[in-house]
Amino acid sequence: MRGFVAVAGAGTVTGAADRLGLAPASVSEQVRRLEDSLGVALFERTPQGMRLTEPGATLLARAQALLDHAEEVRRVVTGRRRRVRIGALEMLAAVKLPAVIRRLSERCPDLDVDVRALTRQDLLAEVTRGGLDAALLVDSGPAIGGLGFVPPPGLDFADVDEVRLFLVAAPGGDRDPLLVSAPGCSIRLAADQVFGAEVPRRELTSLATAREWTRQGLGRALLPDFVTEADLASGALVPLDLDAPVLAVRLVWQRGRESALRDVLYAMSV
Amino acid sequence: MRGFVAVAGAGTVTGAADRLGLAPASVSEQVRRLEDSLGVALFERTPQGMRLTEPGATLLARAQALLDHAEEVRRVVTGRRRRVRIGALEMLAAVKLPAVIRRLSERCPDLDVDVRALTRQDLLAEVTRGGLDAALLVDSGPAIGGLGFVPPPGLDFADVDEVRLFLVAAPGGDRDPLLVSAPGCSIRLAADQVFGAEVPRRELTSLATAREWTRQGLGRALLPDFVTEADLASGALVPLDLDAPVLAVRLVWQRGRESALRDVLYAMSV
DNA sequence: GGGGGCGTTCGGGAAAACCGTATGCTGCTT
DNA sequence: AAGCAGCATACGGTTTTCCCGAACGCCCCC
Repeated sequence: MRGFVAVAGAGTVTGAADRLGLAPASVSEQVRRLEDSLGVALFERTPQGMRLTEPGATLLARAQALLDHAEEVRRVVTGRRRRVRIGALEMLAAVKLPAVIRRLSERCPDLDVDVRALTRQDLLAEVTRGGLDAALLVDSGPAIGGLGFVPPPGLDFADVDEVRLFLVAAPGGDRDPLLVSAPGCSIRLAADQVFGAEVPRRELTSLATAREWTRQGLGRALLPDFVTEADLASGALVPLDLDAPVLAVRLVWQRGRESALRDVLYAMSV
Repeated sequence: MRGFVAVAGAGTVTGAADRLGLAPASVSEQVRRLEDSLGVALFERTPQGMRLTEPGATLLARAQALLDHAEEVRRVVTGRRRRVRIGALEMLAAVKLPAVIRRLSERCPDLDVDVRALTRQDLLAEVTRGGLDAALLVDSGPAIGGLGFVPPPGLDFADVDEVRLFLVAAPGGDRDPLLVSAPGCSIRLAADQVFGAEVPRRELTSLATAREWTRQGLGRALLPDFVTEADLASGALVPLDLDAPVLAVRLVWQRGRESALRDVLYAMSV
């Protein structure tokens, strides 16, 4: 069963065997045995790897929940505490997570929450691999990856908040260049989408640096609301006219694992 | 896992081994292995058998649901139809079940329903053994077995309807003896509770016979509403004064298996 | 005090899980 | 065109699991 899930996740028997710490031959046999037991072909064998058949996809969606169910029963009987591992972008971990964690600890005192700050693509990779139960990131559009780094399928999401972007500059400061953070940063991806490649820009190491440079009048920057709020109110920064997109704060998890994340989803959506 | 459930159900390793078609040694090893794996004692070993510990009871309540979940996944992936096995007392199968079956087939066209008519004690035994998913019987009181044949614990129930009892006789016919059906019949058990052992009685083979004899003036009988309705309306039988108890039409199932019976419970409670 | 119920331990045999290797396949590279 | 890399899988071996029958210790009751 776990072998099947690993193969479906990795797309290849070899990759699944690596994750499970088994030999490829063993994993292959596990899958064959499961298919024999069910009397249904779960994968289509291609030279590039294993692709799920339609019944295979049906099983995958339910297998996650079944494994979670079994693990939950083990946990309750042994009396161990629950533990969820949440990842988030650094800036979201700092700004958005504390309220969620507080709600979770109030509602579920028996729940331990691990938080890790990772980059956008590491978050999606870890959720896919199962190293994280859920990840909080910034995205746009009707599907995961509107801002880039589209992950392999099998992930589901819910938008729990939104982030408004403001194009800002210091009053009397320079308008150019466009100050952007490092590639891979979600806000940087949004800036790339809004301005294209033709605008003069200077790449900095982080969003905090971009904000600081902007305040010192070294250019303009596209910054999220929670970073610019204070400066806009005090007049340290002024908004420039721009129809900037509204981004979503998006919680991402493996499809079918909702039951294990019920409390997290609830705490997020309040 | 199934070994554990069987032992919990049978109360003894030997009995569980019989049900599973295994040697007692094998079942004993299964339980020991599960306990090792969980790091928790699931049973208290007594000279009379195995009694669940508190974590064991916790597991049992969830194990049923987990096994049902696994079976449900198998069923969905293989595309087989759902199947529930319902047992009922003969008289209830005839009178109360048709409406339920019709509602079930309308709401769940993918559901096959098997119906078996059994005696009161066979119903409870089969549900406990797992040979039936649920049973419909007549009972009274706040727990299963108010009418007798208290089963081993682990069953849960819901009252879905009620049955009123009338003490009836033919107009101008004899009042004595009390005509009762065979021992084991639920209505007979109710009659025993109401009248005690001191009343002159004649034992007949079935409820239908008791009704017929009563109509022919050979005595009085305690009969359920759905049997006497027509005769009372037509005057073929008249009610005698008696504060007869109201019995419950009771659906009984193994505790923890509610998820597998969701649709049945719903069709019953409408 | 012995018989019958119980669960467990023991040794052995069958089955399953897993491994390392070898093989056939495809797509890409040289 | 030949070779190589990546893939899934068939094969033979070893380790672990599963199951059995028999034997043992325990308790209760006759």
